[in-house]
Amino acid sequence: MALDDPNFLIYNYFQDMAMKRIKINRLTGYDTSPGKVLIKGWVRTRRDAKGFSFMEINDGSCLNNIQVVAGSELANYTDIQGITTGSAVAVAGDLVASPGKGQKWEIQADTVEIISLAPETYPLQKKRHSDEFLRTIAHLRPRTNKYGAAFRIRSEMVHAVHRFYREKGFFYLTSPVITGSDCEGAGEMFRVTSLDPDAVLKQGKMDFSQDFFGQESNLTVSGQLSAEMFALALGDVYTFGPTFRAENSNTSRHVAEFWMLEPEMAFCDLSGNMDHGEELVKYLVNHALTACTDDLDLFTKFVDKNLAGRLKTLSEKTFERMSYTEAIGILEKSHKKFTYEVSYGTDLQSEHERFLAEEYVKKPVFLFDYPKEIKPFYMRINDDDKTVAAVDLLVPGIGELIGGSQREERLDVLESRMAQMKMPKEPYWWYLDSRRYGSVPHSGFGLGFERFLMMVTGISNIRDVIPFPRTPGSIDF
RNA sequence: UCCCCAGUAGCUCAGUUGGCAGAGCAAUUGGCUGUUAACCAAUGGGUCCGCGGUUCAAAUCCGUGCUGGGGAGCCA
Repeated sequence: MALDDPNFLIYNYFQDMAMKRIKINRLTGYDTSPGKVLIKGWVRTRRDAKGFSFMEINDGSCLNNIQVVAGSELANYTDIQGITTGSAVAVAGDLVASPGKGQKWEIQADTVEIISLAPETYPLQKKRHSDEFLRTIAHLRPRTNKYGAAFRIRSEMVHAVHRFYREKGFFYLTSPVITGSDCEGAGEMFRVTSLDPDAVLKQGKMDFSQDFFGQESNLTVSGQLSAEMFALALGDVYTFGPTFRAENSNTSRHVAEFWMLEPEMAFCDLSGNMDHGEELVKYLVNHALTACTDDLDLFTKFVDKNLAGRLKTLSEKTFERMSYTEAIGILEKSHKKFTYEVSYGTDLQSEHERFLAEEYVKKPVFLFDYPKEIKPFYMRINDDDKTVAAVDLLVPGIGELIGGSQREERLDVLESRMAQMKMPKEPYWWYLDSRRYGSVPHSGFGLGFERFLMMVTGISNIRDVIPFPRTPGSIDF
């Protein structure tokens, strides 16, 4: 760096001041000016005025930009006038009350260091972009107001999940991502192998005994079975991590890799399970309402006008609870024209679920006690011997947010159910052991974390609440 | 996987009955200005998604493939 280089002067300035960088979200908190501040961030927009230049800087710490006023007396003013949208800068100067409208503070710059100048090919413009376009530049979209807000809320909600469970005395279980059983659930699974595809092709078949684990292995579709084992040891546990489904689902509510929260509670029946789900959802929503107000305001203004009302309902109204049988009765009595007929014994269609949650109860509703024929082996058989202690939470505008059950804890009942469903016992020897030794009633559920975020933000496509979405035919970034 | 819709400048879109490729914003240049999606003017910018067909002539009509969106199924 040459001595007459403006950046040399700036470097010396920072050395002399020995200033620490401050994040923009802390600036708004000041009632009186702290004097000199140093901020670093990315330029959202720049405008010239006579004798000085306005810049709006965002550092990702919050929705707000800070306006910087850079005067023509600055050594590198000519360079400053060439600063483009998307460039990275460090600005030091006095935090002063802004005479302009729209912001409380602005920085009267002593120095503006250009860390990195963005060329004119920077794809993000000052105007609104479509979600579809932003998905094609998913590596840059967190630099927009909407996606910055979405991912700050996502982070805040992750912390809230852990805090909720810690406060309730649950233990966090990191269940395995690679699993050996291929029949954990109904969904298609992603195969995990270290075999060379060309070699397999030459041999003409997969020899799993030659594979890394010596048997078929897959990415997990649920941590539930692991969680059950640990609930029966530590009492109350939860898993929270990535989950994989190889279903060829092309909808705004499905991705191949998503995060699922799965609590599992010993000595807990289906009713306790529902209590817990309702408490969890209310806690998370309330936390969002108090901790993410600025970001949520953006979604209420620009994304979903009904968001505030829906969050209020989630926070304040008691969730409805009704049995599957009751729900069928309501649907039949509704005399609504459905594309699919309502009939006892079959699973409810989307249109039926939507009617119940959005039109009939107009708030979240737990549906429980489903016919055993349409539910998996591990759900507890009720005394009527026709239904199982399953539960789904249906939320207006979102659909199924939670799916869970009380688990079958009686060894003989579980074994005969597996036999009826023609499932092999051997791979589940360890699962059945838990019913052999100190088996107790227990319950749990899975909550789709991205679907929860859709509910909290009003974002209507699941691809927009996950950093880099994986969907059929799409794994860019 | 099935049904419906769309694909035209960097972005958002218009393009009439098949007859010369357009606008706004962005970019670049200049002007003006305590501005704030700044403003004013000029300039540059096109594989009309790909392939095949019909036609004197295709962005436009037909077939097919790809990509994206909405809905359904599967589910969280």
